[in-house]
Amino acid sequence: MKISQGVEWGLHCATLLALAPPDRVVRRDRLAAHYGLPEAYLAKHLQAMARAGVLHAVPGPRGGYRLGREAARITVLDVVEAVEGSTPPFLCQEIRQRGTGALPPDQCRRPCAIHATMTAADQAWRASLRTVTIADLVARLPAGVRERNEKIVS
Amino acid sequence: MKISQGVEWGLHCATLLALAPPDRVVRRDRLAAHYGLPEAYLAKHLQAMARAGVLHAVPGPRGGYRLGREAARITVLDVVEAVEGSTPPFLCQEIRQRGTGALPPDQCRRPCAIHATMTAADQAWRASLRTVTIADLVARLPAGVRERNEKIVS
DNA sequence: CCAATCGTGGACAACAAATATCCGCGATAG
DNA sequence: CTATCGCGGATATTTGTTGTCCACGATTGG
Repeated sequence: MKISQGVEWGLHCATLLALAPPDRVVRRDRLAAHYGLPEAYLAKHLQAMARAGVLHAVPGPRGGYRLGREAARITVLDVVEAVEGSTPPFLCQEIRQRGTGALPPDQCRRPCAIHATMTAADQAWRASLRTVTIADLVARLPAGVRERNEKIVS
Repeated sequence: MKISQGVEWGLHCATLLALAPPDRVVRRDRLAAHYGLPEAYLAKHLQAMARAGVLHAVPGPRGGYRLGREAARITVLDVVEAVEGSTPPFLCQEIRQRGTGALPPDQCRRPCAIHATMTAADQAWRASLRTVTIADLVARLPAGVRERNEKIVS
């Protein structure tokens, strides 16, 4: 089980964009250079975030990205789901219905206890990520770092 | 982000083994056939669980597997970590220290807020999985299924 | 209107991880 | 001593992640 690095990239970029003035956009190559990331691949994640409404993309000369809504209304979970997709990490294969011990389908109306347990854990994980917003991430930046990055994106 | 199917296999097998009389072992091919799983690959996961102490393996004729300790003292998290390993799902790449916006190492003593958020969510996930034991999974089996499987492994 | 800029999205390649199989080894019961 | 059964290393196969490239559309400024 592994979380793609695109999540980290997306969260750092969103945090940086949150420091820009409201209508200011930041070019993709700026974002990539700022964190030393491959621009073409970062583009994929930024596009996914834009499709999810987390970011807003502006085409044409003077184009770039800005946040899709206020930083306080974008949760970390929003970014994670935008980048990773929202398919649940545990996919029940229903092996209780296979093999020599297979159960008849009518005994399998409810999800098995294993499935339920994994789902509950996943919901706990998501709930935890939902409690933190991009605004919170900004607030937790060291003051010096915040000022410095603010200057860069303005 | 995806949880390997070996976790599901391991949990179902552990639940089945919990139904066997205390000193009874179940052969690997029985477990595989019961759930319709590829025996050679299932073996990998069972071995990992045995190494972690979740299962106990008995070699030789009349050999097989039994639980490594009482079902009430094996949590779902134990099985998940035995099968998946315990490397955290989020690996911080410290991109704040790379690129044109790189921060000096002395500004990066503490993990960044993103790292902390992902770690907290991971701990919530683990805590949730720790609240459920193999004994709980057995208790949640429909009565008919429990009796039937008990007969099979005794 | 034209040309340069910039994001979009599809195709594609390289690489890593999960999935799956096989076989020789050691342990052990009978 | 031999047949059984788990162990673990070597090795394919498939899938997913990571990363690149390019033709396209939108937009700005001359």
